[in-house]
Amino acid sequence: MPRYNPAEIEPRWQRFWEQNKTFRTPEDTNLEKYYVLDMFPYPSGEGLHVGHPEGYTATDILARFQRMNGKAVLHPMGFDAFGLPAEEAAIKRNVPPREFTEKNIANFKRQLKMLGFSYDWERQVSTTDIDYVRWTQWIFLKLYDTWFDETTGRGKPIAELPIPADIQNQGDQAVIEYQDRHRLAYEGDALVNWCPALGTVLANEEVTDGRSEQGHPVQRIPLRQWMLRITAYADRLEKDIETVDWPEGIKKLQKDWIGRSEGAEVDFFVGDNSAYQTWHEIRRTKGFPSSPESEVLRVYTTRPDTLFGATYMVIAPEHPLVEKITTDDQRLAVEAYREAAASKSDRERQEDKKTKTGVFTGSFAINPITNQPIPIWIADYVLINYGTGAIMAVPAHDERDFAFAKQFQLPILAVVKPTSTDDSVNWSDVEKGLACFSGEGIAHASGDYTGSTTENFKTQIKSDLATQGIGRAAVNYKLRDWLFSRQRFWGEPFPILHELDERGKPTGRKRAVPEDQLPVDLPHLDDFKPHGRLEPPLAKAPESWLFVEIDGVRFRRETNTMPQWAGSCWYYLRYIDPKNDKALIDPKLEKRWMAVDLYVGGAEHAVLHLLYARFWHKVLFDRGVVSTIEPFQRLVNQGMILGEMEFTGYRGADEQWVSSEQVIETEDHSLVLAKDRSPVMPIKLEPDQIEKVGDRFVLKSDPTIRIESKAYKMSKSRGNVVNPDEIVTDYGADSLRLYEMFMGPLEASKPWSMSGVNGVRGFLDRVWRMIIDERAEERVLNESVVSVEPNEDQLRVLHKTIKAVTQDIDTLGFNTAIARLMEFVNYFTKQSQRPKSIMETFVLILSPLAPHIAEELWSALGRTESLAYEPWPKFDPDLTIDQTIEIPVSIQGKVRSKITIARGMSADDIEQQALADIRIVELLDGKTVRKVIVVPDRMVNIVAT
RNA sequence: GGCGGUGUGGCGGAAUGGCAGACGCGCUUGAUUCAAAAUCAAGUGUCCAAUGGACGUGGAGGUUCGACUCCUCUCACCGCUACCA
Repeated sequence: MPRYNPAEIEPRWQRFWEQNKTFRTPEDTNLEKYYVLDMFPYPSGEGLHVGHPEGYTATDILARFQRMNGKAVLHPMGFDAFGLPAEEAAIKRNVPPREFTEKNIANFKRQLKMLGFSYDWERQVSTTDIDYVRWTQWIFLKLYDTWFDETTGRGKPIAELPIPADIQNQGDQAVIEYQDRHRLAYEGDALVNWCPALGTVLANEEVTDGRSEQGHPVQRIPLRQWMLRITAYADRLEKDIETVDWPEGIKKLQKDWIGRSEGAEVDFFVGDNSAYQTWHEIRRTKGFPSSPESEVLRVYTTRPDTLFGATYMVIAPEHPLVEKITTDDQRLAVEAYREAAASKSDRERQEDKKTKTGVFTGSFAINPITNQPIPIWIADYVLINYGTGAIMAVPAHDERDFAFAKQFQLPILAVVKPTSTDDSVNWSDVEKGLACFSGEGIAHASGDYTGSTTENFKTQIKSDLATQGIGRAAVNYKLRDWLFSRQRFWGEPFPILHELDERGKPTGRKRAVPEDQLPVDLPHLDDFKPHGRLEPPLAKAPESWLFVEIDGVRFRRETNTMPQWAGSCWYYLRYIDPKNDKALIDPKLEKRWMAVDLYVGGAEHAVLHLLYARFWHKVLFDRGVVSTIEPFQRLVNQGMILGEMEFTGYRGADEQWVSSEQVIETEDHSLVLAKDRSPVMPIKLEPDQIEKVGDRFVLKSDPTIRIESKAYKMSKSRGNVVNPDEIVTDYGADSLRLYEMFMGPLEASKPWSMSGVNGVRGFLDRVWRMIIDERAEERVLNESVVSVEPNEDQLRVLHKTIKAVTQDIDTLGFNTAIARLMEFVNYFTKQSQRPKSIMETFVLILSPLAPHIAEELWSALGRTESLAYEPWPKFDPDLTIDQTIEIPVSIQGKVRSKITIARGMSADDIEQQALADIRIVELLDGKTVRKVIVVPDRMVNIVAT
């Protein structure tokens, strides 16, 4: 075996690791633990993408590095296998989703093994495994059995929910309904995002711009749905994020998504003045009720200090009071508006934010602080599911209200004056109603409050409103409860039964499937396709599945299924105790391994998966299943890998080249010339047709024609997808691993380059030839590799390399670690004597990055065991520091000469030596030295005039 | 519109406020070869009157003895998000 041949070496070592169970998780509890986790993949039919191995290689390097540092490493892998895309693909191919999914998992697993990742495969979990589904359903039942106690901020068993006396008096049914209203998993009528094309409802988080992730339009319809009360945990989700080591950007995204705001709720009476007076009097004595009377509109505002400027009100078209307050002469217009709003998709509603629409209801409410009647409008710019679904409009100080007031000629009253230092807006324009000022400032025309700062005003009025019983301080969140049911087949069935009466009609009562009857498996269905109606496919299940009898009572199973997120919310726990059939996880093992020390995955999961998982984890914490408040201690997002850089030129209809800055993209994604909108054709160009002039690329044959150069996202349609199988076949797994790490910083997005892969393969070839005799028939050492004592230079190179590589791996700086290994090889291939001991140490520090070639060389150097548990080499600090060093001498900050000094030389000595340097003496001739700055061991700077 | 990120040679990228461009790709020249590939050696930011010098980290200012690095403003690209009162 003369030449480096990864095709032979790599499968052989993969087999060795598997047969010797090299990467089985150690049970020795004396070792320090290290839990390093990848975001598990969704096993698509396409197979692994080159983006996947980026994060996986990073975590694998850490896992191997920590094993060599003597830690007990838990490094598992699994599959997020439920979900819409698999089901869609299965329908298209007409195979059952489970069969399709299992085939994909097998393929993914083959590809992952081919890359030599050191996963403990005995711990593999798939969210679709029936053993796994059992515990996902078990957690759902925990959510169902939990209510959130606001006073302690904790989730508690529903049996501990205090039942108010008035409910108790209404009987059992009332108590059941009361409990159901407080569960973390509850059924509610929600305006849902119904996607006709997919035949399912989607979560708010799965809808962007009124479209599904696949781009299908989404409508809003009311439907009875399972919801999870994540909003109860909003406060803790927001606060506890400060305790974890995550990128600041991701923390901010989560905080913004939770969207906590502080403000006040204020009640506006709808009716005539005398009724208002009476109401006001009652409120003064009785205080602010938990829900308003039927003739009262409750609003939420973050700017109670602008109450004097509230000149009208707006309620959402779906607001329950619309019917009641609409006057007869406005009824037709209001009804028409409501219908139009309901049939509009979210996308249409948002299409033109600047143009506001709305209709007057005919009614007036009384501003409780000015006692003036103000008109009530309905408009779709007020959302029913935020705050109270109603606002007080302050057009002088809110951009949206301002636009609306302008549109419908409503009065604008300025009540906040910018401070004298604030020149963001012209006050006289604001006063005249010509401009809107949304900042903070000084109260104006606000009764006794005039002159207060916004901050003081807010505090004062909150307490004044509370005293009068017409308002109170309130906190709101943008976060909504999590819509948790899907009208699809390929997901976990809900372990919930709906009670039926003798005629087979639902009674409205439900019960949980008893724990010992879990899991509820999916039934076999010949036809699992969605049919476009709201009824889920599981409704077509055989009666034997659909109907259950317990203690003589008949039940119908819940036929919705859980969303894909369910399984990924807790998989990191199951890896710790994957075979446990008595419990979700053994508490002793949970304490041993949690939290995850390093979690690596794509930033696209910044809010959804990571927020949902944290929510479940907190519920499990409250219910005593886990001991940690946060699951993922440290999070790192790997960047996106883009396709190879592409050069694109454009040709017009007349076949003439067009410069790229004249080309624009239209709304329907076609390319046209900016000046006359005539179509142009993109032409892919080769690098040799292009040159760079200044900061732009132009056509070599015509430098006036500018060319676009860009790396695009990999996509099937663009045809720039790189397949890991091909890279492994052509270059080897170690080359792929090394290249992905060498491309640049882990967290940056960067373009693929095939010649770059070839480059790192060249490095591995050089590593091989440094140690192995390439011309021999058998695998023998290169004749330069000899058992001699290394000389000092060689030792210095070695120890500097160990130091740099150790630190770089520790800080995930893999690209620079590889650069240091390359420098080592460049040095030692020039050495005619390569001490064997040094070669051995080198192989060890190479091994986390390129494990197959490292094992092979380790064995060639005469070792019989795997190097996976060899101690990580230590460096001698003395050998990493040179005793004589060359430092620059600059004049006026510009380097003019270099001097060689002994390390640690005093500043005075260095200064003398610098000023004595021939070149410096020459340059200083005729000048006066004003100042000399000496940084010992680094540099000298002379200031002279 | 809002938030976040990134701008350094032909390309990917390196640089605790202290020699800008480590390392790799590409390219040039040479050795080897019948030839090519591979390998090895030397070189490779731009410009100029070349053993030297000027300029140079998107742009404009600033702080500093000294700025890719810190501050202010600005431009471009990428990603996420979008009427949240």
